[in-house]
Amino acid sequence: MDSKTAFLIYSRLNDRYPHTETHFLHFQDPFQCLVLTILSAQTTDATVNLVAPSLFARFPTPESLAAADLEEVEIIIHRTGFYHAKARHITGAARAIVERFGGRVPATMVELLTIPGVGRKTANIVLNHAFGIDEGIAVDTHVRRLAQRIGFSDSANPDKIEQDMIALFPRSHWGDITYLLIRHGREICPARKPQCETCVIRDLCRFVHSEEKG
DNA sequence: CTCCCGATAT
DNA sequence: ATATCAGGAG
Repeated sequence: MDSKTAFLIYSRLNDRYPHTETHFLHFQDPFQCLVLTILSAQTTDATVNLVAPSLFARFPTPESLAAADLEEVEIIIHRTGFYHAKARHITGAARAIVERFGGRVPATMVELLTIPGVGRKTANIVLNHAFGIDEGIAVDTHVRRLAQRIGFSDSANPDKIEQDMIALFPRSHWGDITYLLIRHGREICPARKPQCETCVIRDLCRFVHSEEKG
């Protein structure tokens, strides 16, 4: 894969999915973005958006969530799955933000990675989505699957895929390509039964070529 | 590597 | 019934 092909793929997806950023998590500040992104692990954003209003009505600030009763949090976020671990993650994250970052979500990768429940994927999402900072590329299960199918990377390792894609796209596209690939992955290119017949990057995709050849 | 874990599509 | 979903911790 060369950067010209990568740019062509970006352009096609960008034309196909306008205003993609409005299709995801509903948050009002970096704190809410961080909490909802932690909750979105292995969970659709629609489910996360469902619990967000009651969660933030009850715990509107890092201070209130840091002092929250674990069981009360578990009940509110129950539908997002992994609720026991996630309740500990978001209350722990709130505590870290209050105790170590003055009540403000930090805006650097190294600081975000010290927060409970935050890995590279979550950190990249928060940096880009809440702060508009393109420090890396968030590689979730959709991005990983599409990067391998399309041919952005030959690796199955998310960190390696991120490095390969960073080399392939200009920094100004790092945030957008993530959302475009996630939306394309959901609507056209899921793990099972990808709809290659209606895919706008069909002619540029390694996966289609290998399928056609057998 | 396993575990966490409910909701949804197939 | 089974796979998968905007992953991360132990």
